[in-house]
Amino acid sequence: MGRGKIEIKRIENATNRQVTYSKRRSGIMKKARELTVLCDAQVAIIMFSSTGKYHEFCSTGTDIKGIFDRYQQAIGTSLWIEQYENMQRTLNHLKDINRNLRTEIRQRMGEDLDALEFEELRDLEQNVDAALKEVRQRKYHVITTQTETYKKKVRPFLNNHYNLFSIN
Amino acid sequence: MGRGKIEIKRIENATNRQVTYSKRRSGIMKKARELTVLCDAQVAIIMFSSTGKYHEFCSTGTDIKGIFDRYQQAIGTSLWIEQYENMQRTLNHLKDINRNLRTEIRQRMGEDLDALEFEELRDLEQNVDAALKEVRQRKYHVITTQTETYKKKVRPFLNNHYNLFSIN
DNA sequence: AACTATTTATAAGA
DNA sequence: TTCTTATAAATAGTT
Repeated sequence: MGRGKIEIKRIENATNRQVTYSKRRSGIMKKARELTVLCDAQVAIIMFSSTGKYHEFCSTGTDIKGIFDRYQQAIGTSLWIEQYENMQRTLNHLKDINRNLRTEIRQRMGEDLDALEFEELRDLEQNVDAALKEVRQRKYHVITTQTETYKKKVRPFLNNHYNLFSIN
Repeated sequence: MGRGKIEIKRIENATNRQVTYSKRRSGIMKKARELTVLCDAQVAIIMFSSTGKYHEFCSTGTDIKGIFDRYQQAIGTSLWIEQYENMQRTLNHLKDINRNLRTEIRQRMGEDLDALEFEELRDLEQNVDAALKEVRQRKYHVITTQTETYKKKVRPFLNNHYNLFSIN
């Protein structure tokens, strides 16, 4: 479609090749834009010229990553998506554990006991009672041997501080 | 380029839209193929029709993933790596919180008290003591009002069960 | 799917 | 490079 017909094979003249690349590239981009509008389609195009310069096209309302993610789901198997979903699962699992740990702490603080049966309350009582004895024993040990060294130790937080670590 | 000129806007007739999509899609794919041959370029195209069907084009000698990897390098920042690292950070944060929650539980059980100072032990003692009173009160309440309904309630785990939820 | 009147893209030239 | 234009190619509407 020009002054003469050309054969579809590599253009050896570098300048010519670059000019043709530029012209045809804009042609394809225009066609892609028209396709997205006319047909309500999503299109992503990435091009690298022989000189290494890159150009892209992406239909409005999404981005290259969005389309590629969708593509990965479409073809089913994908290293990236797979890895991503694996992490998502681990994340949710951790959040579950977290919730359970918080529940246990609240119960050990004497809160949220409504859901517990008698047997569980009895076990909890015994457990907390034993813990109290341990803490008292330790306290008396410390009070009789306290030194400056103890005071400088790095130590974990206590008493409700876990509320500071909430995750959205 | 047809019997009539058309406006570039969404084709409302679904059948027509699908036909135009099909025709123009093959047109773009052909152009892309010609561009890669004529100009020695690398091109990747992903399309989704409005009905969700996908089509792709990729220049020979590489694949979609290869071109997207190159694209990521070209624009400097990796779209997927970024997301991955974000998740990794969230994951590590959750693990930290988890560790702290476990520590708090162990301390409420009277374990790992070595790192605590006297003041902390005193606070812990008071807290556990208060919790014990709450649990006892609840236990006595339950023992005097226990019904079948209570027994059927779903209830959270207790007493060291958090050990089951360890994460690598 | 084919056909074809037209529009559009573009190769070569300026 | 950018513009021009003769011509090839794509495609809208039709069958």
